[in-house]
Amino acid sequence: MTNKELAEVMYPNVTKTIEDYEKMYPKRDLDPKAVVTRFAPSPTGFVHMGSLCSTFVGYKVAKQTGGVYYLRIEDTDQKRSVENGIAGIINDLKQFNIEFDEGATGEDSEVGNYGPYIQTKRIEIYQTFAKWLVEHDYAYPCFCKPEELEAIRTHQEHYKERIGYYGRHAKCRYLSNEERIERIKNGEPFVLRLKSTGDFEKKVVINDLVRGKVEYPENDIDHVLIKSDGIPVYHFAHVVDDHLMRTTHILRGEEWMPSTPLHIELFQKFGFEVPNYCHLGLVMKIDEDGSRRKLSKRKDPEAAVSYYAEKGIPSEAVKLYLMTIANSNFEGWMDQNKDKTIDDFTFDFKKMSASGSLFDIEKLYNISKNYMANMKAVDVYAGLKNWAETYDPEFWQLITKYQDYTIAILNIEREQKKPRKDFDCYSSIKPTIWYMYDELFAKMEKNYEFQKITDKEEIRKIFNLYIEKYYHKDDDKETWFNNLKACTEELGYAGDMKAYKENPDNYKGSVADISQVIRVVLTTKCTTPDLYEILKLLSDEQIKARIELI
RNA sequence: GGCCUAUUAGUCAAGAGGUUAAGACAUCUCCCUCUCACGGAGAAGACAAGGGUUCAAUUCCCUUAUAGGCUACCA
Repeated sequence: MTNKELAEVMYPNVTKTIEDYEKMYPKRDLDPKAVVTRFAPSPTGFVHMGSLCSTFVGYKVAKQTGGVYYLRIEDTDQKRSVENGIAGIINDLKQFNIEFDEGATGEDSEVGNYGPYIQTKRIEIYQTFAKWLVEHDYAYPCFCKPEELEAIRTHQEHYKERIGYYGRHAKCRYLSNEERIERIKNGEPFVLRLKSTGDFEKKVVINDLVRGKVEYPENDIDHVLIKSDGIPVYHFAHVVDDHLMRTTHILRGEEWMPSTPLHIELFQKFGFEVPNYCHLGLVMKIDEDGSRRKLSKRKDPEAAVSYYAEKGIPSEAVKLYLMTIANSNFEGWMDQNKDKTIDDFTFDFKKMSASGSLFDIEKLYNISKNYMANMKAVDVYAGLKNWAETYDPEFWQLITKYQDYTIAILNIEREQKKPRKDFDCYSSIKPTIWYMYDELFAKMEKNYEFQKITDKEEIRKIFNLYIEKYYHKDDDKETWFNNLKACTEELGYAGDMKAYKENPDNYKGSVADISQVIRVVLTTKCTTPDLYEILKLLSDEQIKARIELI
């Protein structure tokens, strides 16, 4: 019996040929330098930080070269798929302004001429390619049961042989077509396996875009290509899809490096051009026990990009951080080009690090802090409001009610050459400015952080004298401070810091202590932004009410 | 076990056969100063180890070590 007959029995419903698909999905009419690449997640509903990083890089490169960036859903593992997983992914990415030229746009919708972009909708295509392989004696059905595979493995481990279904271990490789057809007709389940012609003793060389030349042994494993449920595994889908979708660059994590020889063998069997590979270092984290490991979706909340939305880190700041990880010269470039944005930066594969980097959340916060410090108060307000609407509705109501007042608070020491850097994310705003709102001041538990002067009578005396005699709302800053000093002197403290520092024993205290008292009465905290600005924003009634609480 | 990748300070990293081995975050000190922050000036801190090749190696080669990944009808 011929392979053709076998192929017919295995895939009787296939009506098209590879050539048909080649015509349906012609080469893209693009500049030779244009990069076509994609984001190809499993629909687990959320995007991993590592994926976001490679997505961002791919998106950037595609845009930069006038290429195409598309979204393909790899849902070949039914166990991992999650309800509304696609929507979750698209939603996560939208926050980062990553939009696709083509691909899935929802659970059941898509745009573009190279679809379907959801793998489970491409079964017929895979079968066509599978059938071709069988016809050409490049693949065969395998009937081995899990127990048999386990036995092979145990045997190999015992004799210290290389693990895998290959060579003489690949039992089903040696079945006759008669037997194969008979077993299939009897309804026996089977998988499709590659009939590898590789030689483990020989080398394949790949020019990886980040790592340069990498040498692997040729693949000689008869990998499963199509599972018994008729759905392909990643390796097969990758080769078929990326060829048909005319992908030029494969950006993926380095965990894929060892299977690259298999992918190359498949491309070559089909006679397809091998795409450019770019294997990115993994994003790691330090485990509790001090060892490094891959940032994990299951164990680490910060692995999900939604974590940062929840914290209220501006998505732009996350992008800045990812770019500093992705391209080592980015940080320096940004320093030199403070007026430019990340879109003006030219990404370069050569500036990518091959080693996996530790995910440094401190650095992320630092970048975010600097980014937020340079935003306009109204933009911070808009971002804050947007964040609070979802994550702190009560605060959202408050800042909506007091819009101008809130913007004024956010503007304290902001729009100047060297702005304050108080906030590293939106969720850190409320804990630092709550005392500016009477509603919050009334209900928060107050822990007055008085320092040197703690006597209640003295505090009242200082505060009342200052407010009644020395505080005038319309004073400019210099007058204001002079008045504060005058008040200090009247109370018998040192108005002049220099004099005080020279002879601290000559005084009860200094203007620093006096201003501290006023600060703590008003805010309960001993560290706040400029006291002058705070006084200016609070009304006389608010100011007077707060001393009553002492 | 086999295969692959990586290894410059606490972290991220630049770098070239000959350098005082950049820079950033974090840490510390001092200055500025009404507190904090900002800003400024400093400090401390690194080429995993051993063999080669070479006049010279942290840089090239080999070995070892360590870390990570893969070795599934997961991706």
